[in-house]
Amino acid sequence: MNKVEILIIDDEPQIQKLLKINLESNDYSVKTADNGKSGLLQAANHPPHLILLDIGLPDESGHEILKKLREWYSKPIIILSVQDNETDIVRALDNGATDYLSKPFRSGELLARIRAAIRRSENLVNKETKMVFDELVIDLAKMFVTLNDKVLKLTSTEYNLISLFAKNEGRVLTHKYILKEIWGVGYQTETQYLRVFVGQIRKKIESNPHQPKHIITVNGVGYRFH
Amino acid sequence: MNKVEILIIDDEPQIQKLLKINLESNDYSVKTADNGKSGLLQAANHPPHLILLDIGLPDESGHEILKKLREWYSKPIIILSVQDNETDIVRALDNGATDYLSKPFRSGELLARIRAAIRRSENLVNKETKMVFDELVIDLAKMFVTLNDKVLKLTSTEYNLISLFAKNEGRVLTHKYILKEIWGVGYQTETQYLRVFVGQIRKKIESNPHQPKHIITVNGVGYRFH
DNA sequence: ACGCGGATATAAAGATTATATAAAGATTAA
DNA sequence: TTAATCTTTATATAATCTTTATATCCGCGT
Repeated sequence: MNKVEILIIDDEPQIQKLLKINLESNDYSVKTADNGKSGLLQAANHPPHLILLDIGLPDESGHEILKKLREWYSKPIIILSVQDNETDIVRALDNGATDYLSKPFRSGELLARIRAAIRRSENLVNKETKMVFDELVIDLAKMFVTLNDKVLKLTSTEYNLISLFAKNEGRVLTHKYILKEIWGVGYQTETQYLRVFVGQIRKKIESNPHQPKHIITVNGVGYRFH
Repeated sequence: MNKVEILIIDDEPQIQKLLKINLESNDYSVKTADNGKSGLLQAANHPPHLILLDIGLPDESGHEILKKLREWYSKPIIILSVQDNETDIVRALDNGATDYLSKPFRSGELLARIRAAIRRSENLVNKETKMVFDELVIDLAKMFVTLNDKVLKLTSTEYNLISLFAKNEGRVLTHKYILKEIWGVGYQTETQYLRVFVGQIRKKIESNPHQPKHIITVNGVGYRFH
């Protein structure tokens, strides 16, 4: 179960408890810290997906903690505060706070702002989609193929073909299936296309195209990729 | 030169004017729209860096416009509203709003929230503000480009294009995607624009435009930047 | 092991489509 | 208005796809 983890840094036990119950009933996993110092420590030891930070203390500590967190922590930090003065809000936001809510806040709004912050921070994640086949690496997201770290120049049809193979590693793909996937339903009998293109790709990716390691022909049936 | 562009969609002329003055004096370039329909149109024709959307109307139109925008627009949308009821806030945030301010809002806070939203949306793609590609340096924060330490004179479209490329280094960007990002949703088939502008940029940044090192064409698909 | 037929591989020419570039016309901002 | 920029149009060039021709391979029966 991969719940979203939230760390609450707040020195008021009641609010902490209230928040915890509220968040947990909305299927978040919640950790708490009673003061800034232990909050920093907990965040460092086990970085949560989002931090709720109480900054409403009269001293400077809340803002300091925000700054310290932002030195390395890039996920959302939502500030909760009893203060509703503009200076405070501006300061927190400019110090890298993701959002700022003044107490008493409405729990529905807080939850919505948490959802919004997490939604946005998930977009940040650049998913690696690298597939490695020995010296051959296919990056589906960046849409390119490298052979021994050198970028290969492939036409779009060649690329479509090799990524179809890559996505079906080890599986035998019939001529008919490949033709349907790459060229469309009307081309299912144009086996010669396939031969030409497989030949092209082999010239580019195989060290010895006559004894291919990656694209294996399965006689009378189709091809298999390794 | 290359200011951050904000589109205000608001039907109250006074507020519109007030916001415009306020934002412009903070060095933003401001466009306005009097109603949702023309706002959508303007956003599509020339996507701004951020949208301020008044959603406080009693009818549903504000929320509808937010939804329509979010079908393709991924940069920040901050909601301004006379409504301060929770349902409205939650609804807007869950529909993809970046932030929500209730009127009357404090201008300092609004500005801080705008700064925060823009900061985050830039982080979305890349944290670095200064990007170095050999002799070519692109400073996203300062919005300028240097070639061998000499500042390049780029039009704003050229700058938008090159910074889009820079933010997606190594990744193939399709014609359609680039056109959508730079010109807006209505331009996704105007591939020739792209050819002209890529040509212009190459003349400025490539030592040999006929054998480009930075902007590589991926035939039939789009371009890749290095 | 040999030869046969069908399947596969390779090369290269022809056809098609995509791209680069210049330059004219239209639009926009100062 | 002028100057800069954007949009269109036209055309040469380049890349890719399709087709044809021919060579090679593979499995099978003898």
